[in-house]
Amino acid sequence: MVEAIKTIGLQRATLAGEVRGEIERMIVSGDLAAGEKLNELSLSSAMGVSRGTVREAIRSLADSGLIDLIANRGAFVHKTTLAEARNLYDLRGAIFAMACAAAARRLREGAEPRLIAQLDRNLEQMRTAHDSGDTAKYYTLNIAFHDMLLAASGNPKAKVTYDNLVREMHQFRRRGLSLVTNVAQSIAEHEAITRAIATGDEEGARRAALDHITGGFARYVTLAETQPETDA
Amino acid sequence: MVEAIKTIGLQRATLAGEVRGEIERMIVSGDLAAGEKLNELSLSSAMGVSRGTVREAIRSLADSGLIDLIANRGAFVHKTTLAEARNLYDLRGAIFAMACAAAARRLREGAEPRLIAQLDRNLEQMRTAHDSGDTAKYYTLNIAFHDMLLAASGNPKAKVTYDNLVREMHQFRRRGLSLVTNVAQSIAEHEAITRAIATGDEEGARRAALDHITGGFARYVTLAETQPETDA
DNA sequence: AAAATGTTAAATGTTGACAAAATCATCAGG
DNA sequence: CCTGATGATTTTGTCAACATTTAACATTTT
Repeated sequence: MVEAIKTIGLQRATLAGEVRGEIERMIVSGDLAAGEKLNELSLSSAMGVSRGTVREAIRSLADSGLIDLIANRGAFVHKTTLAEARNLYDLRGAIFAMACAAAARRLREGAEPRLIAQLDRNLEQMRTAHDSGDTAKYYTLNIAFHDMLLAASGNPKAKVTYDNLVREMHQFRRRGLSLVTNVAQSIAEHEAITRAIATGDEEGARRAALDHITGGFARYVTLAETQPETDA
Repeated sequence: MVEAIKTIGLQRATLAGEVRGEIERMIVSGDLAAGEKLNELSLSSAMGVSRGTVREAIRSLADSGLIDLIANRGAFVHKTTLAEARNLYDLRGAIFAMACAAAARRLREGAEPRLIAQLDRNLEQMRTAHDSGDTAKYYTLNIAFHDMLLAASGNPKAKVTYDNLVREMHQFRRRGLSLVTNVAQSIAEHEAITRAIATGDEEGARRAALDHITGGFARYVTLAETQPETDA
């Protein structure tokens, strides 16, 4: 059982780190449902490690927002409400907009000479994926697009914070994913962001990025309301 | 020794929670210097708890950005560089701007009827503190002003994230604090933010808030460069 | 003398056991 | 049938001991 864990190999340094990665994966993938309780003993015996190690992994995961810790009661998979999701989107939009503005500034200062070429290449691949109806590919490219900009912002902390927020929205991700609403619209927005950055227009990039995120959420909510899911 | 800890009483639920709060306090106050190593055994004997409890406290603190964890080497107080501080300011500004825009929207929607009165009262007290040269009072009011807006945004997650960022800047805070650069300017910017929110102007509030934060950092850097400190 | 190697001390990683709290099942009383 | 007390069981909180890794020092070699 232990070997099985080792093969995953995300956080190889310590056992607790591996367990942390495994629990994280279980939550994001949905193996552990929202609201479900994390039993230290069950997890430890299932993974073949001691309870203390599982406990340490859970503690290190608590602050990420994926887990709620209640004293003397245990750890629970955080259940994200629609109101919270809206808040997460607002935050995510704010950070992404800041990153795009920073990327525009850095481009103007010559710090990211190959950025525009990379973004254009991503856009081209997106159009291809869209034309062939390859939603999985579009999904991957979409994440890559956002990651490139976060990286180009030169703000590692922003990327970590952004990734945490995105990870926390996994429940809605799993739902919204299947119903990719408007790929063409999304691509057009990506183009607007790219153009603003290419010209070094900080404010334009900020605005375009903000519109992209908040618009995306609005589109999702509209669809979620028309086709509600089983789990609240 | 244990009783002394209990009197602090921030996280009363569990021992590890108390220890966590105590360590956090030591870091922010500067009792534990930047870059310093956290020895589990020393801390546990000093606080009269077991090593495992200290270890759990450290782990739960690691993701907050205050502590760097290196496998098999230990925990170290994170040393924030000037470049990182700039990144933290950018992030903080983005979140604060988002919060102010959200506050303006919510005010327009009638969700925060008493907000403007509270902000105006804070501004009035600030002017008084400024006139009498009471910097300590100004500092408290300044934090309160920002907290009010984060609260009025209706986004608890934003407040948590914001507070984490602010806490991570404690090193620069201790320096910059003494040299409060331009209180009058700061008050004027607060007034601009308040006015924009009062009229329900989301974009104006966002812009004013952003200018306030980034401007504050620019002012600080200018001063920091002219009078460098002992610790890097 | 400087670099490489072997040895020892100290710190972290991990575990199992005990103590305290919460949950659950049972049952008396209304 | 419901309500609430009571004890058993489960689960979390805390601790002390063992295992492993790292860091420091002494020794050897060039």
